[in-house]
Amino acid sequence: MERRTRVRFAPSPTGPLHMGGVRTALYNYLYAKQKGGDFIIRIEDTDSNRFVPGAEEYIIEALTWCGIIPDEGVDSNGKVVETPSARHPHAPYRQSQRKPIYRKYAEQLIANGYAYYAFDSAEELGKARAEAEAAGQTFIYNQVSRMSLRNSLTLPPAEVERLLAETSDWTIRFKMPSDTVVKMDDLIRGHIEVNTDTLDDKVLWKRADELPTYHLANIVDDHLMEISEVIRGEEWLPSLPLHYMLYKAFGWEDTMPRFAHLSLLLKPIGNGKLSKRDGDKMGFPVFPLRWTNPEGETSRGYREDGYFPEAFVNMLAMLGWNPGDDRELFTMEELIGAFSLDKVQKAGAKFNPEKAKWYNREYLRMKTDKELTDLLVPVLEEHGINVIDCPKCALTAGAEFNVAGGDLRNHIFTRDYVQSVVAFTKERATFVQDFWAIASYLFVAPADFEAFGIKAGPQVAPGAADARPVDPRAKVYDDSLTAPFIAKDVDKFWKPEIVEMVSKVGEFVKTFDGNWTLEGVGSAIEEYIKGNEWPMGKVMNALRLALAGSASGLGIADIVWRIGKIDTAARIAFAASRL
RNA sequence: GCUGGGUUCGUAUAACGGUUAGUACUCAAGAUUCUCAAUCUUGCAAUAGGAGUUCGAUUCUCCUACCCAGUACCA
Repeated sequence: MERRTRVRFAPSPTGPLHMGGVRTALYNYLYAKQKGGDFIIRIEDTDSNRFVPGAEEYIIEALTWCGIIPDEGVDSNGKVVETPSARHPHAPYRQSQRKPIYRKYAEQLIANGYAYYAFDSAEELGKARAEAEAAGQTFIYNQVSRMSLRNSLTLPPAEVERLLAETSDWTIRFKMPSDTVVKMDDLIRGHIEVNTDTLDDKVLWKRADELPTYHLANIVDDHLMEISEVIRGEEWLPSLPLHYMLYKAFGWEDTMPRFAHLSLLLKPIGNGKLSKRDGDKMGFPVFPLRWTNPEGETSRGYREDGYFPEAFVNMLAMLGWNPGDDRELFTMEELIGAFSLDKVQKAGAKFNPEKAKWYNREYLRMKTDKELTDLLVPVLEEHGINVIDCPKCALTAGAEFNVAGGDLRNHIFTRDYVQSVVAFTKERATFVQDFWAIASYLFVAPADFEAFGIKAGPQVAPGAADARPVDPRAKVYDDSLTAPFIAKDVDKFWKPEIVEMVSKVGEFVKTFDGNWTLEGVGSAIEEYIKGNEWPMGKVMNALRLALAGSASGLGIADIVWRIGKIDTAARIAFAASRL
């Protein structure tokens, strides 16, 4: 009589899903899939005050991006299901739409003596709290204090009847029994015991929006939806006794789900849980997707920062869980196979942004050159680079390709050219967008326009309102497409005697008539420098400076072969005349 | 304050009560190269403290310290 595994992720649509929430969803998903069970989404929107437009859609989109696809609660269009069907028998899955369901359960509790009506106003309770605090104590609505407060336990029945009939000014509270030890079991933490005397009479039904609180709605829905395990955040551990008591009060002990409380994700430095602030301060996202709140503030997301969802999920999975061995790289399928709740860490895990990047780097390297090329092309296009699939089409448009497949002047490149750049630079990249920082000079020429009083940005026709000095060379190289020269490298490597040698190398390349292959050109340049007994390091670095704008970067042969004879010579000539 | 949870290198973690306490990230050094990165090699670095149980404790028990959560008509 094994029970079908059914777990749920029950977010509250009060804002974007935090990465800790994604982890909770992920662990639920992994657990369900491993057991061949169901992963259900339920929206816990019983607090109308905190509802944030767009949050629900965000949550579903974020989970979808991560590959965490619900079996129930959300349809294939990403909408929360509102009407029951074979696949979604428990609809609606939004608690605000389940309002009629809860009321009778609350009344059942009262009828059986497990709950009572309370008529105390917010002001009265606030006053009681303030008085207790002034006396150095904490006010608790419990079995002691409830007898001196206004509720259906203390008021005459007739008065209770009258208040219920004439006003809607009441809440329902759980009648916590006195001096009872609640014995609980947590799948991660083991056995826990709590005495009910330390607990209070929690509100189960709110006057404010005439809806149940989390505690009631949660228990009722988990029961109705036949949830077998509740895997949720540690912040719920203190209310676990209440939830146990509620299952008991309803007489649902036999089908009560098993519980697992996950520790929190902590900030990288210092103490406390990970918050949006930490991300802003330390420069990493805390949300899976970019989020713009109703006030217009935008928070960065892992997706927009260039993380692969597989890397994000893998990283998250390893934060607080391990497979029991040294493996660190897992596909979703492998995670499903390896996951186990008893390997989940009890203590909170500090998030490490560096490790997150490492994961992305690993996944980037696992991508094929073709996959990365497909992802890089849009990035290049944002920088004004044209990538074409068929060289013939571009030839009719006037492109003049060099041997590698690039037309530097017209900023047109073949897909093969891009792929070859990807192939030999991928080990330097962490994100797809890094390729531009690493190899922009294989697409555009370096130039330090600022040094000549020429502002970066598109050139403007003379006479225009915001006319800037026009660099004559801009006819050849569009300055909006340039990589800058690194000033300190210029100071260090651009010495007159070396420039002379570099210029000669430029002439040598321009008139090179051997076989134009990557290896051939590379060794020819080296032989030429060696033959002249020039200092290899100094010349090569100056050469790179002229070609790439920086003394550090890709190999000379890699650059020269790709940009071709003409551009190599042109860049050297430009640097020699202007730096 | 009270209640509950937690504590192995800086971080994430491994270690049926018996290991020189392992691995990964970070960091440092070396190798390599025309530079940088990558790569390879090496290194730095931990059982919070104290009792107890035991032949033997990172592991079990208790105490202390510290950290976290909850203490709402929020979830």
